[in-house]
This record gives sequence, structure tokens and C-alpha cells, in this order.
Amino acid sequence: MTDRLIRLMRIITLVQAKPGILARELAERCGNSERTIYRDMDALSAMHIPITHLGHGKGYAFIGNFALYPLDWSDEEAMAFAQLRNLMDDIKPLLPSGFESAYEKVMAAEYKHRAEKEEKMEIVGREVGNTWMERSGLQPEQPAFLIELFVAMLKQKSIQADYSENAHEEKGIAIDPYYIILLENRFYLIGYCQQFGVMRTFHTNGLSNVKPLKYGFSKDNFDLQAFMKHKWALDKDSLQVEFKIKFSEWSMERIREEGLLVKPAKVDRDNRCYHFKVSVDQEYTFVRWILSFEEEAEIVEPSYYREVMRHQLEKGLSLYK
DNA sequence: ACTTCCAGCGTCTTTCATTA
DNA sequence: TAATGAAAGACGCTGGAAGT
Repeated sequence: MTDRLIRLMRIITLVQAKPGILARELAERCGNSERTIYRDMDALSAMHIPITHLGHGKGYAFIGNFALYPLDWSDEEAMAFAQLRNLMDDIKPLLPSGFESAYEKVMAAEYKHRAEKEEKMEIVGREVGNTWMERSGLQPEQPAFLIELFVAMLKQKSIQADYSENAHEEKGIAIDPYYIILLENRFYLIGYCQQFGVMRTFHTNGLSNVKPLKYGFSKDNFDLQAFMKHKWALDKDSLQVEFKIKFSEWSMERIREEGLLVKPAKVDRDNRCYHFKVSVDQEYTFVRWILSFEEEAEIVEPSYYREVMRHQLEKGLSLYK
């Protein structure tokens, strides 16, 4: 039963990642027969998952802009989210419409993710983020104001806060909290900074003296996905490192098919080298992403990170000696 | 590309016996 | 009496072949 659920979720993510994917390919990727995929498609349609087949030889795709994001929770976080069900009745008036079905989808996505343990950049979307914050505020290691942040985000009310980062301090800045996202086990607030008139990303750890303001804001047409896609580095202002990565032909193919999580600063196709600008506090995530290519991608520069990579690999190797 | 039919297989449920 | 274990049967999932 669990296997099947995992497979259903995998189908959803595969169709999402590659609209027009054929049943044959789905079968290969899931390690099952086409027959099983057809059965799963029936099951998904019975669950009102809006997948449709586009006609002979054109494969499957989602109707409209349905989307699920994989999550990356710790066990405790996943448990907390699962327990949210018990609290939902109490906070119902606060919840936006469509919340409950979003919750179900997230829970399903979590199953799939547990099974695959893929290391990808994770986004907690709007409804999910709202919900998550409600719960995470109850965890002792999280700052108490996260609840306030959550409520402000939900009600679309601006906040005032102090913010410090890299010994640089800003007092009493007004922020429109758009989204809370989870990245590599750290929380970030993506919001509009009224002082500078730009979208910014704040470490929640750097925030203090958070106070709700009386006036609200509108998100207009802000597109979180687009915003995230062009930013590996969340902090515009922080120091950046330029990586030069050499990919194998195979991985170049994979990149071409699946697209890049990170926008390269420069591409040298002849030598199969990509250049990426990565902010220093994201380098670990970046290195792990490169690590996921195994022998198919090599850090050419900077040499320091070659050492970091070598150290990582040796640590792993020591387990098998 | 998709459906229908069917046999094989594993898992879950039920039943009954055994043990503490 | 309740908990545990074993055996048997029911059930659902799966892949393959053949057909639309």
C-alpha cells in the first residue's frame, strides 16, 4: 500500500517535471510495467488529481497550474505537520479556503519524499508555509515571534522588525511578509522591504523585535517560483563565490532535459563548464548539489572547494574501508 | 496508446490453538 | 481472560498476452 502511494506521488512529480511524459517512461522510472501506470492513472483521476493525457503519443500533463513541491523536513517537523490535523478545527477561521485539500497534498508529497530522500532545494509554498509556521512556532528552538510572523503573513499585514546580518544591523525596518521558506533546515522570510523598495530575503534568525503593523499589503503578481528560480543565493548583499563546474556529457544531457535549479552566470559549452555565483552561506547546499552528480560533475574552481569536496568524499569512503 | 482478461504472488484478515 | 502465534483463506496488486 505504501509502495503504491509512493509510486503515485512519484508519478505526480514526474508529470509535473516533464509534461508530456509517456506511460512507457513513467513505467521505467517507477520500475513497474505500463499496465500498472495505467491503473495508477485511473487511481489518480479518482482522487481528482488533475492529470490528463494529451492524446496519442503526447503523454500526460497537468491541467492548469497544479503543482506540488517536495519537502525536506526533519522527522520532528514531519511529525509536527502531521499533528496539525488535530489543531485544524481550532484555527479554522484563520485558514484560507482550499487549505484542507492543500494539506492533504502536502502530506502525500511528504510520503513520496521520505521514500526518495532526494536532496533538492525545497520550497514550502504559501498555504503550506502558513500552516507550517503555525506549528513550528510551538517548537522550543524556534524564536517565539515566528507565530507573529505567520499570522502577519496570513493576514497580509506588514511588520516592523530589527534585522542583523554579518554584523550589519538595521533598526525598525518595515517588511511585507510574503512567504516563509525552508532551505537546508533554515528559515527565510521573503518579503518586500519598504525602506529599500525591493524584495529581500531575511534569515529568520537575524530578525528581532518583530511587531505587527496596522496596515496591510498586497502581493500583486509576485511569483515565488520565478523568484526562487533565479536565486541560488538568497542574500543579495552577502559575499559571493564563483564556482566553475565541469560536467560530463551525460550530466550535460540531464541538465538540458531537467533544467537547472541554479542559474549559471556563464556557460562554456565547448568545455562543458558552467560558472555559478553562489553566496557564501549557501555554499554547502551548492556543494551538496554538485555531490549529487557523483562522478558526473567536477568542481574546477575554486581550489578551496575542491578540498571541501575531497574531504566530503573521504568522509563517506571511510565508512566502507 | 490503451483495455480486457487471467494467473501468480504477496499481504491482510480471520479463525483457532496455545500460553501466561 | 487477554495476548500471542500459526494456519488457512480472502483479497488486491501486478505483469504478460492478446485485443481494440
